[in-house]
Amino acid sequence: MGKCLWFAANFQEIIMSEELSNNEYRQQRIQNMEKLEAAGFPAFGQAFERTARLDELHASFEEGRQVKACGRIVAMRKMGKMAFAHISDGSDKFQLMVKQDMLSEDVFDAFKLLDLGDIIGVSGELFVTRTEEQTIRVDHWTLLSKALLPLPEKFHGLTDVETRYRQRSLDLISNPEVMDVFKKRTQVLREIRTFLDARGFYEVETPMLQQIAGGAAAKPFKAYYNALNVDVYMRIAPELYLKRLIVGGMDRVYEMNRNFRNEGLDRTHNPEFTALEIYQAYGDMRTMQELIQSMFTHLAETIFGKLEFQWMGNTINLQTPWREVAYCDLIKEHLGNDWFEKSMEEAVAKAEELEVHVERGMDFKQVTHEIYDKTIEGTLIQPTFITRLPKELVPLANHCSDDPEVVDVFELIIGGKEIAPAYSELNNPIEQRARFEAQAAGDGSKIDEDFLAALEYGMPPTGGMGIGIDRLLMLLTGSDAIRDVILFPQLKPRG
RNA sequence: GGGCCGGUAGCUCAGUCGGUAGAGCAUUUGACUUUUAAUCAAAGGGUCGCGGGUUCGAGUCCCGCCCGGCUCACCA
Repeated sequence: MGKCLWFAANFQEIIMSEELSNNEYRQQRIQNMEKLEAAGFPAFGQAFERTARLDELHASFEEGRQVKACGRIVAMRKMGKMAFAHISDGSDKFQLMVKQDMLSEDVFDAFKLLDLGDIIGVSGELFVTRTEEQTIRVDHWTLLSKALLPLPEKFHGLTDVETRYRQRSLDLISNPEVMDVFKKRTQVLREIRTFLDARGFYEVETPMLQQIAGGAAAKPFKAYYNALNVDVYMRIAPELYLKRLIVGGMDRVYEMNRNFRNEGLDRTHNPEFTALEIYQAYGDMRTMQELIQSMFTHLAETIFGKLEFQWMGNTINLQTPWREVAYCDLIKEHLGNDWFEKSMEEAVAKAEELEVHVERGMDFKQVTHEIYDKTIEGTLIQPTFITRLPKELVPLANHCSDDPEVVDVFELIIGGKEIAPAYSELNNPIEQRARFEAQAAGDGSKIDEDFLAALEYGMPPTGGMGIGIDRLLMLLTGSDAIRDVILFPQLKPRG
């Protein structure tokens, strides 16, 4: 008892120095905590061995069975000499019935001191109430953790978007559908690994801190490594390292992890995002085409039990085979069969008619691509592979065997968004060096010589693909914002 | 970066023409042994995002700033 008071007095002192101490609700809860401790219920308990998770308890329900369960109190209905409560453990909710005559009067009174949000463990017998709800008739309970701050309101929950992102804990507690999205995310990631492993791919980890941020055209985040006295960059892509592994003979590899790009934030961009890159030696773009169709339909059927998804106001059907169209044919389809015979002036006039902004100095192909980007891509709702892109648009891919002006790649578009590009990878080291040099524009420090040296030992023909996992999850979970599939999205510091 | 919208009690939201700051849930007190958005009675709870200005008086009007959402642009 003396120890208890000492603890309480010190605790008060500590918290009084914080802004939170002004919170009336928090002070009431601390008072309740002290009363509970005085009644023999320490506020922060030890590990609790439960019979089962609450969802499992519902699934294996058996009237009369003695069980132990635990969770956070999310609802409480007190009535004189009995009370009903619901606890939740993130898997499900379960109702508790607590009656004074099942416990001693003191223990029952202490139960009524519990606050919404407190985490408790109980033991008791399973039964079904008059209203046919599966319930535990509590014979013992213990406090596992006191909640000092109140939870969001029970009915409307937490809806304030900013608070949801900034305090994801609260979002998960009060919005089961948010919990469900992130559980699905975990399942999808695991199933991707299972799928690829079954096809003989090795999952690997390549550097996130790179001295040359290569493999994509994007601005990197910069950091400084004290021990080596060098600048390092957070990777923008793992591509050049995965290809080194292909050279090394690890001929089916993938990496699913974070990339970092120093760009703006919007509904479909977060500066750190999860990408899956896959490389298969002796394959090509066609290999990847088969792989992604099999993988997406497998994920959809295994985890979601369907092939149709609602996303951004459209119904998307993943039934294979997906449409394939050559870039050039797609352009003709939308802009007319004679498009590629048009003059520069006619092309610019068409762009203006379509309210597409074109810069001075753009050539015909760039104007065409600008029109594609702004007016055509967004109309491709059902999964579509766009193939045979002009080589100028994709500098790191192999050209098609029947036409050196176009490259052997696809862009997979779903719901009007780019989901995955795949290439028949460039394996000619001389050509690769020439393209790097053009890209680096004279700055030799940006050329990854180690990668080029690896290529010089010979890389087999290889199919490669990159999949934006966050966007895939948006599609599969029907989320319109990337922030709804990333647990802790980037936000501005609070002002 | 531009435009539009928003920030009021722990949460969800009202707040009219510039005139004492409101409701529901939650909280506190009391009643209640099958409730489930429990019910009934009563009570307490506010840096109206922040800072200026106009005014006798500002949640409300004006200016600046912060944070968020949508959207356009940029970037890719």
